[in-house]
Amino acid sequence: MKTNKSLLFKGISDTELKQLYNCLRAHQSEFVAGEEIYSFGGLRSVLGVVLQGRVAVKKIDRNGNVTILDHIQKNGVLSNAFAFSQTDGNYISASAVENTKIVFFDYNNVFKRCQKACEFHSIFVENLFDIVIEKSKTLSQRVEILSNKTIREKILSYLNIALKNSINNVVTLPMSLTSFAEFLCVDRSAMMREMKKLSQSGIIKTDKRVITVLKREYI
Amino acid sequence: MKTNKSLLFKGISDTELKQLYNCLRAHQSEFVAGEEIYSFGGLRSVLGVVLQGRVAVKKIDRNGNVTILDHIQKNGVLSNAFAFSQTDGNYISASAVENTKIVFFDYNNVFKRCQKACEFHSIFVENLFDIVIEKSKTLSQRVEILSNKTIREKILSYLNIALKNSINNVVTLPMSLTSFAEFLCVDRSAMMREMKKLSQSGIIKTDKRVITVLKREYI
DNA sequence: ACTATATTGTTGCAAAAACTACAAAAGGTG
DNA sequence: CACCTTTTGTAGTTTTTGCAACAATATAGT
Repeated sequence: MKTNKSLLFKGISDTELKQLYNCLRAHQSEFVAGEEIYSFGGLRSVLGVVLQGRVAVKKIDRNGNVTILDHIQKNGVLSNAFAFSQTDGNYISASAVENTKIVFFDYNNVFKRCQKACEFHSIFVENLFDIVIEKSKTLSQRVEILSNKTIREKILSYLNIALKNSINNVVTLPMSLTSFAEFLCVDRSAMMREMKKLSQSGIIKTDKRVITVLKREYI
Repeated sequence: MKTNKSLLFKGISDTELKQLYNCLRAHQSEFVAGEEIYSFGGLRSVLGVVLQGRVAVKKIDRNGNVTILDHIQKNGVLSNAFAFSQTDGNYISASAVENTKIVFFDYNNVFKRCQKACEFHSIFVENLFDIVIEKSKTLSQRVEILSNKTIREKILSYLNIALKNSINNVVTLPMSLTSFAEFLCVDRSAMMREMKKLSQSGIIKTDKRVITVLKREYI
């Protein structure tokens, strides 16, 4: 199994990894772009980690409106343990954005120490813990962005978070403007209008999905 | 130390707990209602678990508008590892809603196995893991609620989640209607108006903070 | 290179929400 | 009980947003 190492396996050698996969009853699946992650909705207590590619969790309502609930990158966690609840009128789908590799394990096996009491098992648990904490962090930021009442504030909140660990004042959106609107849970045209206003006020400068923040004190 | 046991210490005896507190360098703090959790914003890599009481994480913007970002109940986790980011214009505050006990530990000590290699240490890690997973779940639900564009949909989404594990069709809000509006990140008066409409349509029936869902197929 | 498809950019209009303000009811406290 | 504070309930007005529709680019596939 060749793959550039996931954070999940940091500090675990390839030999150990093979053993670990065995004692955790892990299985790896591959999905082509657009394919739905069937294992996600179905089974209980499944924990999946994206090794390669990207997964989008979307909500499609009665009227066909799409909202992006989550964007799971490499090393991201996928689990019905903290999944979105399917409502009657809405359909929630997890699907591969590009070709994606996911490793699934049964949540119950993660903490059961195997007979050999392999020491890398605890390293694995720590890594998994880090990933879940990271997921919480991302979700918290998402809530913070969505908690704003106006589109303008949502955009600025996003930019603010994106600039947190950045030296320059340039944010390149990791998605299309269409997807960005879905991510902010707002209408695309209304968002475009708001970005135009921000540009006209001289607070930002936009070129497609590259946003330069000119007046950082405003965000 | 007398306290009704937190999920965090499930399967760990009181004697073991004392030992664990020691090897994790844990310290417990108490806060009176309204008091701010000073340890929260300050230190790095702190992990806190609410043993008793409740904590509200609020965002106060330039104009003094309050939005509830998070509501941490008993067993909930408090951590700057996945905290909300403080923006220039906004002030983020974690404060005790009622008298609250919190146990803090250094995140770095959690995974370091103590010399005695106490077995309950791994039980503790598993418990902590469950709590963090639970937090992710709550945050995901929050995102799902906030992802709705209209107030009406936000309310219905909330009710839907609240009714998931319920036998009857009654939801009693665990907070005032004022706080509920802050939780949904909408204007209170607009929310009241929307609830009135829902009542008039015969979809729900309200009496203060007790909401009875009459037509479950609508939510 | 051509064609189909997705993305970006823009507008008018209708709908929804925020803001403001006020009154009534409920709850807590000395 | 009387007072103060919070919560609940309501309405008018303004602002923001969503919706629909369309044109102009850009991108990908054959």
